[in-house]
Amino acid sequence: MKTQKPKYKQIIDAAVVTIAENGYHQCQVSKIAKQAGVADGTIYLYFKNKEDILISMFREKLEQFVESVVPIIEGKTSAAEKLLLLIENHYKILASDHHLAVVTQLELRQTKRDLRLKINEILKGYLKLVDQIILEGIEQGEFPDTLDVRLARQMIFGTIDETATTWVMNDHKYDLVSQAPKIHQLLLHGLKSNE
Amino acid sequence: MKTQKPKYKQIIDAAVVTIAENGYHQCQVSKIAKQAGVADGTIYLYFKNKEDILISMFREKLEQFVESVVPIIEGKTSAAEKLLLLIENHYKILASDHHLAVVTQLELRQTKRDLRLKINEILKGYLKLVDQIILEGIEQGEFPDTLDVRLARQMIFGTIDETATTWVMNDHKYDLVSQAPKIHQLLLHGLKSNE
Amino acid sequence: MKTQKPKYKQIIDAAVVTIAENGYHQCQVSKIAKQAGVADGTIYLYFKNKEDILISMFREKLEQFVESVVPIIEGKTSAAEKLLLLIENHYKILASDHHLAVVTQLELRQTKRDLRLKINEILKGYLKLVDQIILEGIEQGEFPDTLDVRLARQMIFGTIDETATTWVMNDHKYDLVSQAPKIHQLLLHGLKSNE
Amino acid sequence: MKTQKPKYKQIIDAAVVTIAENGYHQCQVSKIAKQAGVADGTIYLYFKNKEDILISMFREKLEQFVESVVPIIEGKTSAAEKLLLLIENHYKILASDHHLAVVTQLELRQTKRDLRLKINEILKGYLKLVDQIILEGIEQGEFPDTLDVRLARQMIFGTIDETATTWVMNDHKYDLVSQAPKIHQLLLHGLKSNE
DNA sequence: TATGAATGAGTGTTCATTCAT
DNA sequence: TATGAATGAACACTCATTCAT
Repeated sequence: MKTQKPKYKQIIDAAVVTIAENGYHQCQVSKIAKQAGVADGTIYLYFKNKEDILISMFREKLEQFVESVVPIIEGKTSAAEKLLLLIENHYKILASDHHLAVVTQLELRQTKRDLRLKINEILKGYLKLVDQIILEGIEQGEFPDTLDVRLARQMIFGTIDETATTWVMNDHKYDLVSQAPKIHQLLLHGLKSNE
Repeated sequence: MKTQKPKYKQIIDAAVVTIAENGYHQCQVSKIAKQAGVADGTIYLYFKNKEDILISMFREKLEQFVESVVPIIEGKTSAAEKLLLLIENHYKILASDHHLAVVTQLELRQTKRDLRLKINEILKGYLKLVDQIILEGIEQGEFPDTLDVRLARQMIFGTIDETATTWVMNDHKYDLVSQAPKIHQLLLHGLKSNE
Repeated sequence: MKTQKPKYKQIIDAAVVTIAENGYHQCQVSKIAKQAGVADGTIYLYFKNKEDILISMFREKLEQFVESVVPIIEGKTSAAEKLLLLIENHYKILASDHHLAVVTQLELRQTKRDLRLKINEILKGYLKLVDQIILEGIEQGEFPDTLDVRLARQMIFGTIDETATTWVMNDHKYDLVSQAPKIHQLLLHGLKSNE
Repeated sequence: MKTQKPKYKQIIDAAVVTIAENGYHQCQVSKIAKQAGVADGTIYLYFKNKEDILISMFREKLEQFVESVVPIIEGKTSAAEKLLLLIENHYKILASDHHLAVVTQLELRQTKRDLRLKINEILKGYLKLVDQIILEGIEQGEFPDTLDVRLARQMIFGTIDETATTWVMNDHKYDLVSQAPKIHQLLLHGLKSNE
């Protein structure tokens, strides 16, 4: 029941739904408040301002994701396997919560430059995971030690992000998760993979 | 001289500068008009509304880019070489016009969903180029015929876009163009390229 | 004291004064707000838009008038007497509130066709009163049963309206109420009345 | 053919049509110019400003009406007969030009107070006619010499105006001209006419 | 904690009018 | 005379945030 959740979470959940359904620019604070079942003013007891709701929401969801993925990855020995699990779980989260997918892939980006910087800061928690996998791959000889870690990370994240965004733009009309192995194959072996 | 340019171009150029320097949401129509050296009302003789300036600007710049890249690519025989030239020229355009880079990588994305759809429509002109290169690569046996063209395109575009955005977010503080060969190598051979 | 009145009435009263003094087209919402002693935005907590202030004001004033006239008329037996009281009280209202007179006779008419239709709808509450008096007059044999009720109503309303408008146009510089008996006489017996 | 008319008339005719079809507030000068087949700027060679088109149009039409009615009335001996002819011809003009009817009964009134005063000034040409008829009626003993000419005129004009406006508001859906005798009867003998 | 009425800064767009040609 | 591209003033309305209760 809504009223049993702490209001902080309650408001964040309301924000995800409201932003996804209305779009960021059509999502007034009063709409979030209504959806959360609280008064407008109450929002400001838990968040500094409207942007803070967004930031907090993204932090919350991203930390949650990282925390859930780390144990899944931990036991695996190869970097390749870890990467596959990362991609798969990333896709799974989005596929399991279409509202969240719309918000992170589309609406969150419609924000001012300074907010984008804060979002990037939070995103580092995710990118560190990617970096760790890459570095492990290099250490264990799976990846060449001449690999540019930053560029590799950008290719991995850019590809995952672009595939996710395209999927959302197409109204989630195909299965995202089942594409993970093919994306994984492409990232590991490139376009010339089968030669 | 500004006053010799046709007003349409003059306003688009002013919009690029003004949006880059102020951010999309802080860029009032009157600021663009001032920068263009015309009256506010004059804007509306050439553009339907504020969004139309943005759309038109992106269309103009993208068509210009495609037109300039096509002849460069045309003569080359391998898809790999064509891809390298595409990446390099993409980076060169952004590196040669920092204002434009900021606008396309950051500010253009801060727009409502319906505007994003129009932008995507325009972007198809670019994505077709990518698809052509991929298809040629398959035909000529450079790429496996099992290659998923859509996913390959998403990896290529996602990677180029992410690297460009990161570069802009870091205030263009390193050389983007010189990274093209490494990105090209990553896309062709993947993370495991040197194994 | 202004602050004791409910804001709705407060804003309507401010609108009457502000519109009368500035004219409808020179009467910005901010002027009404200032006159009412509230913020611009507060207006929109009570009214849908600027036109809605006008509509609401007219509805409020007309209903108020009808409610005040009905008990005055009720006891009287002859339709003629009722008509006289209607005219007299109509004039009295206008004479007692010159601002209201200016607004209803002049400014209210400067509005778009669709607003005029809404105003006419409200006016029906008044015209029904007139119709009732006419019908009663016919029933009781005071007026011929061949009387065209609609035309009679139009003559009565048209005459009252024209006399009121002329009086306002002449800056209320003569006594309107004292003309009621003569107008009443004209309406009952026509131009040839004394023959 | 339009191009053979002098531009002055051409523009006035265009204004009547354009205002009637779009409403006064939706009738931009450029629309009138287009309808008249001239450039926007040309309007200002013939009229001081937009209001001047309206004023001139009303003056033109009213003078034309008065000129056409005077000879019709002239020969008649009784004031009553003259009044009937005035009403009939007034209605006929409106019935023969629905555009003009809409403009004079509805759109012309949506103007600022100062324009209304100018319109009233022009209207005096018509009201003089009414006054002459009334005075003649008094002189010839048709009407009592105690008749208040100003009030009588207001009743006559108010009634004609109200019936015309109602007819326009009802989209000219019944025959206006055929009502003239009944209105005439009402004005001469009042509500109690048949007693 | 919680409320929600009140605030007031901020801007895209229209269109009557001008004037160089 | 005639043109029509250019002008720029003017304004209703929204909504994030506050604060008295």
